Amino acid sequence: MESMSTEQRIREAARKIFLEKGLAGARMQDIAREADLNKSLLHYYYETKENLFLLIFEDELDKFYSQLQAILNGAGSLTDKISKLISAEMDAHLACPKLSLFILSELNQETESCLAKLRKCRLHELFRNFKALLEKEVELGNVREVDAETLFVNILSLSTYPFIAKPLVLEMFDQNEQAFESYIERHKKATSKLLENYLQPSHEPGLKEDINQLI
Amino acid sequence: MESMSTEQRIREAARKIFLEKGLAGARMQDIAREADLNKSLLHYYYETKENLFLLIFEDELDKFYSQLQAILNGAGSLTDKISKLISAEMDAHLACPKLSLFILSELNQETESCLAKLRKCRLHELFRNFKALLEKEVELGNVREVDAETLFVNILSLSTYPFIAKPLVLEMFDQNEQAFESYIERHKKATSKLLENYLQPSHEPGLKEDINQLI
DNA sequence: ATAGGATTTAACCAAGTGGTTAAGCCGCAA
DNA sequence: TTGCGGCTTAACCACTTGGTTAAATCCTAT
Repeated sequence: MESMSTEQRIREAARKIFLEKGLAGARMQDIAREADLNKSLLHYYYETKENLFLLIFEDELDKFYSQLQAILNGAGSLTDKISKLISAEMDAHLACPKLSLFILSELNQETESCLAKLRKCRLHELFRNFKALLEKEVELGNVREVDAETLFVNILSLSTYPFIAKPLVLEMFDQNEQAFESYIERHKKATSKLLENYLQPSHEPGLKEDINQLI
Repeated sequence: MESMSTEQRIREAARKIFLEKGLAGARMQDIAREADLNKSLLHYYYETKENLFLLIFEDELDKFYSQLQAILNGAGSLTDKISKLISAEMDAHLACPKLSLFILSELNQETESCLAKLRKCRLHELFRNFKALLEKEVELGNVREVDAETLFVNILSLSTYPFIAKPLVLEMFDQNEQAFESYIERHKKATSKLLENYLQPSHEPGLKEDINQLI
């Protein structure tokens, strides 16, 4: 903690407070207290609240989507990549459960500055990559023909929602922090299987085996 | 508009503003303007901001989860109910896309007052109903053996996330309002199929038909 | 006509907010 | 030792916010 530069300490503190309370709910005073320094120094380094916020927002947005990008551009089959995506996303969320809700909440305010940061992520390209990958696999017959848009959103849904809805999940299943983590582990496996199952071309592989057994 | 009682007008206005900006971001002045009356009258009817907010919050929470309850307690097979759940939830979200994000954002603040309202929804019972239903169908062999917790959360995920992430979806697929709605229609069908597929007991039904064709 | 509740106006308050300023302290390098 | 940049302190400012008050007006049922 004390080893960090002041700039870094401020950013960490701001990150924590903004993720907890959002832009509107966060107080500069809280950030100063969290970073264990005073308001004056905050403004000395990062002039305004908006300024500091946009820095954090862009950072988190980037961190999150560049991870997706990396996995999609990496090696492996489509189904491998999807499993990896889910696993990586859920691990990221386990480490920082408030991340997604933070990003989506602020995006929902539809302030031009946030939307601009979003555009810089080139999600459009990211999805185009995914779609190309999917279509290739469909052509090869490795994967059933499915709607790329829906599939991609569903991958994000399944790996993101449990964290966005964490208080709800805790209440619904009467869980504590520990039970939640073990739930997430189950969820990870079940979700991979759900999508794998969905992508299986017809039921032929299973069918052939069963027929062999019958004969 | 003008036909509504003042109380009602205030509640509608408050609902709109709170859903847009959340508790921290909403201003009493904005609510007054939206309801086309003055701040004094706001406080005359609903003493404090917190007060008004909790009323709205409870209302929306209730409306949303009582709908789920009704479908689960209604007639039909499990798979029917799941399709109905998805369809109903997504229709509700189409009519009011900010609802889920609003509820989840405020729950995430973990203020005791919001959590208390959540507890009143008896989600625990709602889930118990669902689990009992599922287990009965599994016993009858109509449905594959799956984890109830995961399935339930996934149903919520798939029908909720596209709206929570609407700005992201719009950006990713380069859509406008109209394209989004048509996307949602596709999403609705694909999601129903995804879950139906997942719940199918092994691949036996399909298998039998295919074997009949082979013989 | 009039009494009583609904509504408006406008002034006001205290607390909190983001942000500024300036004087001074501290540690370190020249 | 001196000087300088990082840092603190504390006072301060303008503005916003939730909330109050009191007088004035409007509407309507009796």
